[in-house]
Amino acid sequence: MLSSHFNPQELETRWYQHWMEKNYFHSEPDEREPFTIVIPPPNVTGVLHMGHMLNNTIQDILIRKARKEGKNACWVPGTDHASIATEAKVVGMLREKGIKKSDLPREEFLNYAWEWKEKYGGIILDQLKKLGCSCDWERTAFTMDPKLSQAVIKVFVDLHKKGKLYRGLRMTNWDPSAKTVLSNEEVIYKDENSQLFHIKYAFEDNPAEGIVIATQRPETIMADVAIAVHPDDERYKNIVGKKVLIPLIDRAIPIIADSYVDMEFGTAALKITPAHDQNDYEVGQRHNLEVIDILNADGTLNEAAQILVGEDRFVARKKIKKLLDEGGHLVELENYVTSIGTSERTGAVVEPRLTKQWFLDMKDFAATALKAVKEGDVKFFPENMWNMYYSWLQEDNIRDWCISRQLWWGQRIPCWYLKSDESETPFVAEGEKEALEQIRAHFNDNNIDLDDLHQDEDVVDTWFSSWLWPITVFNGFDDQKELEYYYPTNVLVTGWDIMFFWVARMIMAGYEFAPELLGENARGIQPFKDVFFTGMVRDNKRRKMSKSLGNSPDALTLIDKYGADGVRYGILSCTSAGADIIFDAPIDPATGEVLNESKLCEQGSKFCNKMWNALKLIKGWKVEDKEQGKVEKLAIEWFENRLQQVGNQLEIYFEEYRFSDAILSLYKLIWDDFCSWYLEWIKPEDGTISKATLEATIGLFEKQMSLLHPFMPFVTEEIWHQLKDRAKGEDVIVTPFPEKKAYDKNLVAAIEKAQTLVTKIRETRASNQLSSREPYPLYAEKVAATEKLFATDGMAELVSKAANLSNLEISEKGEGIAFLSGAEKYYLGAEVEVNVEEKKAELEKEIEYQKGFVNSIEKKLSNERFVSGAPAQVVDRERQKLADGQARIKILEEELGKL
RNA sequence: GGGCGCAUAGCUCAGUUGGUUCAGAGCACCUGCCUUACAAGCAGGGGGUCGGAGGUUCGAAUCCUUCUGCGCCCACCA
Repeated sequence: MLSSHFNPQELETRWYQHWMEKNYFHSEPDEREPFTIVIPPPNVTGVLHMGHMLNNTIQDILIRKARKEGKNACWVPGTDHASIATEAKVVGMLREKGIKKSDLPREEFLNYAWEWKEKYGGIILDQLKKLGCSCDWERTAFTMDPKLSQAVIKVFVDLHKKGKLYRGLRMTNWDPSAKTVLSNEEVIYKDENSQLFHIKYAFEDNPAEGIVIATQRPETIMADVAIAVHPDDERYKNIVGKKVLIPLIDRAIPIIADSYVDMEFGTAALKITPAHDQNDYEVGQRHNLEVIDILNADGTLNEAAQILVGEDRFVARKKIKKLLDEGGHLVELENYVTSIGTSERTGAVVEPRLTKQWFLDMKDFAATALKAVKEGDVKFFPENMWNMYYSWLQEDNIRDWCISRQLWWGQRIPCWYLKSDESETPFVAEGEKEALEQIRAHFNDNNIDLDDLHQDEDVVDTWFSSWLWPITVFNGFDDQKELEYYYPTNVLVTGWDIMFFWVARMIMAGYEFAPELLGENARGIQPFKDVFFTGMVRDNKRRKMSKSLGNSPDALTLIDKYGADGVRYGILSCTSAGADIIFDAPIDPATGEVLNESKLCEQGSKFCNKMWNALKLIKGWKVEDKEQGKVEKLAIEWFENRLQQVGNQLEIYFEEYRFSDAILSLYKLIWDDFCSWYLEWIKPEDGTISKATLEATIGLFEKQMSLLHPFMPFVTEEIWHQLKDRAKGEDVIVTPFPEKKAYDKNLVAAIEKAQTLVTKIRETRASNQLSSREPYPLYAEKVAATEKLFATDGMAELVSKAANLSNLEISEKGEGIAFLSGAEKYYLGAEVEVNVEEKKAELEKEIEYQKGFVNSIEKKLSNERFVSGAPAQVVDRERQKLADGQARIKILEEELGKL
């Protein structure tokens, strides 16, 4: 006995377990064609959010489809160690315990971090299981697994050997919260309301006079080493070379001339602070100026500042404002909107800082990555993502990748230095022993010991390990057997926001290492053939859904409420490639909190319920030894063809990654065509049905479940099994799709015509307040189109059943309520009181409209350039439309005449 | 400052080389139905001069120009 409502929770667990037991998700290389996807590894500390739901649902659809097509489908799951984010969390956790990171040795800190990872690391993967993701869990990888880390080290050494990695002192982006350097891509610029401080610096030799500069950062004046003006600036020409005193600390600095200064901006005089600004640093280099760094790693002022020592930079700004004002140095305050760099991970305002870091030379990499997409070896969906890609990678824009991070959680840089070597000559090697050899050889001293060396304290950027992901998950750097089979992967599904962080860099790594690893055995060297970029999931106010904004519904609560299939449906139906996704999750106006509700997911769960009820209907029928009726025969034939049509269309949607169109077409097929039309047609009065019809219906239902399975795996598997007894292993997850073949367009069109007629009859009933339960006769006017329609065996019965007719007759004339379906006239044989005036007005209005319609077509057809210029097909269509229109007018006028 | 994209029904969006059923879908709304699978449902309905203006064409939501309003990416101007 089936429950009255579809109940997803229990069966989702049951089916997932069943699939796992059958090992359907696991893949081993064999003779079949592989279909590979590597998951964009979520942060190990992360929890499932709407963005994950979206791209993992899509990946699951693709992988399930491939599996059903008989390919060797392999979806590799895993997580990313996310150094900054994870380290920040562990530091926070320790702080709560009263432990400072700086008090811990590296080893001990890492033990805590691993403990943390073991405890929370698997959460997001378990959540993916709830969503139904059919990942090969035996292959679950982690970017800090020993083999993956080993590969990072190898790659580091290799790139160093090739001369693509170098260490240097550069102006870098410093995150004072995480206390590490960041790559350019990790800096997010935001507009902020700020103030421009106009500050007067007095001349050393004439303290009464001075020069006014403009700055946003008054707290850095103690690090000033010069004032710069434009060499052509007449206002300042005669004071270049003079010295001025820095306010408050009275250190003398020169006025210099440099064409970098913009004569139009501010006061056209610029303070030069090489330690705390990229441009100032460059100016300083040109003029051989000193670098005075007044900031500590955590953003507080150091001794060099002389005043406000120990204060945070933003506190210092407030305080120095007061000091400058009191000292009479502050001339003006101007409101100003400025773009300010913040850390992608911690949100802290990034500080330009001069540090020694490791960089990867990007020139060749960028060119290769650009070419791969340009030449179509890697295809982007949607195509226009190329623009963004290009703008970042083009030669004069790309900058070297800063890959070192001042963190502990991650792969430690395989570089050793001789402790006594003040110039810090780096020795890059896979291990300390190899490094020792190099160092002994270099310094020509065999007495040097391991104790005399020290390893670089830093780790590499997380992305320097994840850029190898499509290779390392198959242990490609150790043993190429699996790589040969699975690489290149078929498609990457990810958000465009990590195009630079990850997508571009994976392409670079693929082209750099796959040829070396695979040689002639490579089926391709690109890491993936297609990239499907999903949009960002936003709320109904178009804000990006994020944990910090609190505007994202809780993924698991949604799954609890609507079922995994319902949520999958909901998220898919608002997905279009590349475009942002407005996921409507209403917000409680009273509390401002997001309600874990979604209309679209609700629609998805109702859809499940609908299918469930169709199942109940079919299962309630008893087979009786009786002949199959005409209606059933025709309905079955029609639905087979209609199903074929949708199946073919689905194939096109898949090729173009149009998931919302795909699921909507299945929704309509099942709800409208199958439930509303087909089942109503074959539904018996007495609950008994012929064997042939029941079997055909089950077969049709099966096929629909098969087509829908990749999108909504649980409900389809359940119904598939409820429909009939299955042999062991006969699960829809591994059942091939229905065969693709041509369908009968004429039959589909004919039924559509019949459906239009049925709707017209219902409409006529409704507008005349006639009960839908009362059978009435229908008279069809004898015209060619009508005769043709009803020549199909069973068509009259089909229409009669759907429209509840007592009789359907084609005759020269009929009586009752006249109406039009297409250009054909029908009469519904019912007596109604007719309001003549109303009816007249209605007809006149309709005639007028039809005449306008006919006029416009006549005009078109009398235009010779149209008749000669347009394709014959189009002209024929217009002629048909004209004839239909004229026929309609004739009928309407006859009706009018009768009144 | 450079570049990309979007604007179609109250809302979210389709509309694939200009031409059938080109002005559509879902939700929302209105009307009538507790018809034995489903009220988480059934049957029907109203609603848009396709952002504005010009142009190309026999024909424009679709191509071009321009304006307006949004969104995004990139870029070292205090």
